[in-house]
Amino acid sequence: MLKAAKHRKMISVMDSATQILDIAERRMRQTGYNAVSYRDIAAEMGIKSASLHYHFPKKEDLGAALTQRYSDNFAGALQDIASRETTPQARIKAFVNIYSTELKQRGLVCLCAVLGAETEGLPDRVSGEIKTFFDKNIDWLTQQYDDLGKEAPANHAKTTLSLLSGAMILSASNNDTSIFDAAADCILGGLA
Amino acid sequence: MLKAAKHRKMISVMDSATQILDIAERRMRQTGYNAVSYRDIAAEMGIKSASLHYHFPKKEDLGAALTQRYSDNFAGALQDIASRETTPQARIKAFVNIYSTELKQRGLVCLCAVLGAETEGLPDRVSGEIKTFFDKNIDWLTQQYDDLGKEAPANHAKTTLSLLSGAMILSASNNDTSIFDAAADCILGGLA
DNA sequence: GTTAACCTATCTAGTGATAGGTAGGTAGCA
DNA sequence: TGCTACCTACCTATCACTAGATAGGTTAAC
Repeated sequence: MLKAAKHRKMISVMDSATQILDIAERRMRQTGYNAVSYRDIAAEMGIKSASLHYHFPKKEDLGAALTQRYSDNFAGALQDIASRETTPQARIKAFVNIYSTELKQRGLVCLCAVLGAETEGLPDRVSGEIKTFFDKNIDWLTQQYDDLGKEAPANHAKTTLSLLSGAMILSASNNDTSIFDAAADCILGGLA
Repeated sequence: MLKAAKHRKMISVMDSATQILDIAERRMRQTGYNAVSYRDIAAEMGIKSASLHYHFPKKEDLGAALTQRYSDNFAGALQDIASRETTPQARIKAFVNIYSTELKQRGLVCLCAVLGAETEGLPDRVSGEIKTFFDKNIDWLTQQYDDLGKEAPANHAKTTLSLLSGAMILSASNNDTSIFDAAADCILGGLA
């Protein structure tokens, strides 16, 4: 191997574990947990499925790492929003915008919304992470609706997250983003 | 076999195809399409998995029959509501109540909401049925919101269906019906 | 009324494909 | 030398699915 190629590999080729997580995440967000196989992921990467087990010994490990990473990234995004935006209105708008961008630019539904639909068929560690994700989001939104002076802010939070999750699923399923737009308008309209 | 037993069998023992559909429906609403196997269904029925193929040659056939039956039953329920209830408010309330009863009394999420989350991994005939289900529901709700004199009734319909679907998934996933209740209150509150 | 033909719903016993997972080896790097 | 990240080669379990047989019921011809 040439030195330049080596160098390129060292600094710019994505870490395998990250690449596995990226592929698994995209596929699971399209088809759910059980439709994704080690073989498919490995084929897309150009390696053997046995090699995946070096990084994630069991599928459960992959699922747990995936949902944890997703949840952590999301929590980071919420922190960013909170430090960037000063009003609860702007924060909620930015929250909606995360989902909107994912759906419209990447065609992807929220990982936890998809996996949440098949919760009872998932390993406990995975379904546990999903619950945590929902809880964290509801807590964050509750804070925003509280700052906004809404009565029963937790109910607003639950409704907002449910609406966004459902709208992503229906939009993706019907290949019709107007469903998501209607939901987003409803949420943003309620801030006025 | 005694005549009485024969008679009982003829009139009261459930048809196998129906029983298969019932079991498959319940399981798919809990775990999604791909997590349900012919072996599991057959085991629950006390017969061999090969026998299922007599009734539904391919899993795709079972999936299509299932979603079609679900969609037809739902359409029937919507007709019942329309003939029983005279105001759009009462009709929407009855609509919400269908989902509420399923979730709280049977612990089940809407079949199409669950399968909608894994659309891209489903046979085309199945995903097609799901789209049809969502379309029919949105049309029916649009009519109600139109009768109610709402502006952009289709947007209200899309929002209502998204919210209910998402709320069922989050409620089931987090084992917390307060999420669904918040969603239902939001919809019913908007009718005032 | 008997018999032959057919239908229904299940069985046994398999198929090939694929699932997740393992054991042991190896090339390249620190 | 030990570690990383992969490989080959395999395993067992399970998947959807099929072929062929069978027991029992129904229909219809004689």
